[in-house]
Amino acid sequence: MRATIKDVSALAQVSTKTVSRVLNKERYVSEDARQRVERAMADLNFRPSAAARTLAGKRSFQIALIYDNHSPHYIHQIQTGVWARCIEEGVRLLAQPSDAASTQLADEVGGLIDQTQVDGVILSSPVTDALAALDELERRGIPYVRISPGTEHGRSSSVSMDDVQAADDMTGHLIALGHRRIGFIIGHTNHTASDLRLFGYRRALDRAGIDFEPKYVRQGHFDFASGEAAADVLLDLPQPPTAIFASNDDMAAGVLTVAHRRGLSLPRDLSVAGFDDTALASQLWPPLTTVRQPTRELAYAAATLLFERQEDPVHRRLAHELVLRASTAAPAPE
Amino acid sequence: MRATIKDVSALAQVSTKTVSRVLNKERYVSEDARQRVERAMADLNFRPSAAARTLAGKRSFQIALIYDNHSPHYIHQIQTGVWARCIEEGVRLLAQPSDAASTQLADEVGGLIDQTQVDGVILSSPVTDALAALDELERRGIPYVRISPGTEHGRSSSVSMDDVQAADDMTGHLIALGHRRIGFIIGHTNHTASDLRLFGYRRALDRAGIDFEPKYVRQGHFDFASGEAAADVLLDLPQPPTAIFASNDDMAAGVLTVAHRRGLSLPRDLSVAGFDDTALASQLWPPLTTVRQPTRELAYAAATLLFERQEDPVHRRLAHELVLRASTAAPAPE
DNA sequence: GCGAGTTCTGACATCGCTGTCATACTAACA
DNA sequence: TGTTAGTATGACAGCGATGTCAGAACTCGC
Repeated sequence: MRATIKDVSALAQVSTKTVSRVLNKERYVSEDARQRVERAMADLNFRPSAAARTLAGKRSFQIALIYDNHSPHYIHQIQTGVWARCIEEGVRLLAQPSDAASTQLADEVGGLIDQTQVDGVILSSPVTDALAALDELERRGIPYVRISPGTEHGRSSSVSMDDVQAADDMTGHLIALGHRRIGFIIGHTNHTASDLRLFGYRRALDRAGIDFEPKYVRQGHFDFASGEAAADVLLDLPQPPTAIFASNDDMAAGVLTVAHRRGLSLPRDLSVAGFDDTALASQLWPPLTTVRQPTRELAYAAATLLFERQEDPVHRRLAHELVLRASTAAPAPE
Repeated sequence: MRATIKDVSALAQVSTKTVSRVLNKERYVSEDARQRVERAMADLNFRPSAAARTLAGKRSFQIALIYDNHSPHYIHQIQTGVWARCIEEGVRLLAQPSDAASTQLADEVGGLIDQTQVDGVILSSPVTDALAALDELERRGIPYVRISPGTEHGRSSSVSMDDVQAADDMTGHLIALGHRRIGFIIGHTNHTASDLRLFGYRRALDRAGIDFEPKYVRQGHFDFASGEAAADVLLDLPQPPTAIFASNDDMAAGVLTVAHRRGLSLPRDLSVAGFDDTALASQLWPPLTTVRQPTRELAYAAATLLFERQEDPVHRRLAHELVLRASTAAPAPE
């Protein structure tokens, strides 16, 4: 049978309460008692019951990660980052896919908390902006940290990257290569990052004195198919763009496919840039110039913030990076 | 404050035990009592404490998914499939990345179970073949189901696809197109599926009366880089293959990249086939002919088996499917 | 050598449920 | 009417930890 605190206390000749103190690294345990207890725990291969600790105490040693994102790479990196931090902290991770747009989301979150008594929650974009869910967390006084929130930034601790600057940098790179007609594919409307990236694109054009042309901008949804559709429209223009900057790698992959299908020679006939630097980016042909979003690190930092339990909201901004590969080059002379 | 069973019982004018009976859908509750209790639960927005239920009862309403796989797509599909079934069952899912080769794995699994008292465990390949971990599960009498196990098939319930037949089918397809020199890239040695796929490749060659040539077979590790490396070696042969069949899509992507880099025209100069049908396959150029592995369905079926709690091990085999895209074609005449 | 403060320890109630068991009620049959 | 089997219900203990609190055993300064 599983060993319990009682077994340990009997073996170590102390009260159960003292065992509990050792387990929780509380103060006021003599060196002697501590050693006897630790010895007994090891001998019995004692593992405390999470359920009992949760019921009796104020902690559950579990946190939840709530996400709604259809990019497996993104999710995977988020999970990996949070997970790594949880291991260090000795805390379990409950994965909670969800639908950010659902009216039941707040209720689900409430249920999750009431049932599991998680010690904290990490929200990844776009669930970060489901205000009703945030209300629910706050009503219950559950600490939470948001990854790349799009709104109400003051409301909680959060981690993020500078989407505007990143898109500005990438656009600037294309301009520096000599491009003047630069297409842009907007991301999913649910994600506030989409607006920010569009803004960065416009800011860079503006600074370079290039007119913003709405016809060069298409709406996408962060997926491959919408990238293909947008590319088809852009390349059918009488004066097609010489470069296309897609708000994420999946859509950029769609652009590459359309270009190949049309028999264009890349990057001579068309430069293509993405955003995220998912594994996909380096597996495409030609390898994709993109913005490296520090997803794993963001997730790790978010978990760190959660465990630090700051009084006031803290915001951490992590650096992005331009990853230049073979999908971008100077435009062919007209 | 959160409502407890006591609050519900007071409001419904029954004992706490009766509330518990309704909650657990036990027999022997009058229609009248049931309705009053349900009403009270709804009014109070009652959510049972998972910790208390676990401590008092024999179930924890949690299962764990243990995996060690570096393909985000694969993991994502596995998670999604298991998750979908958990939702239906009202059970929470604990995600547990791990290292299948680690000597501590069994200990970690033991700790997981002792601490969380999960009701069951789903293992995905290659953790399925960590025998020490299986021992640990059996010692504790925890039901578990394996997804695509490689060994000791009789030992537990499992779900799988027919890797041999799938690889045979794909190889057969290439032969039917007219290929005679067909390269093959083996998967990671940790995964038993790797051997099975190799065997399927050989079986198809054999049936077609084509000699098996070791020089056309290279070892890979299921990742992009190893696909590139293998392709470089194969294409440097004096008589290079006219088709390359990689044991997964990531490695096939590496082959495509090498082919592009060498200026080959695809699929005329080289046919390329993959395995898995991850999202990647359709995002590459040319779109990849591959085997659709029903990953999500396998995961869903595994969870279903787990909840069914069969007496004896049950095995379910799900069908694969050849997905023919533009990366394969008849070889150019010599 | 005494009070004050700090360190250490254990008794006991308690967290919110479920398992066990005793009991009461109902319908069906001899 | 009495017996039996099936149905319905609640009292109560207990799951395995932690929180609270009281008290004992050490320090220290004077």
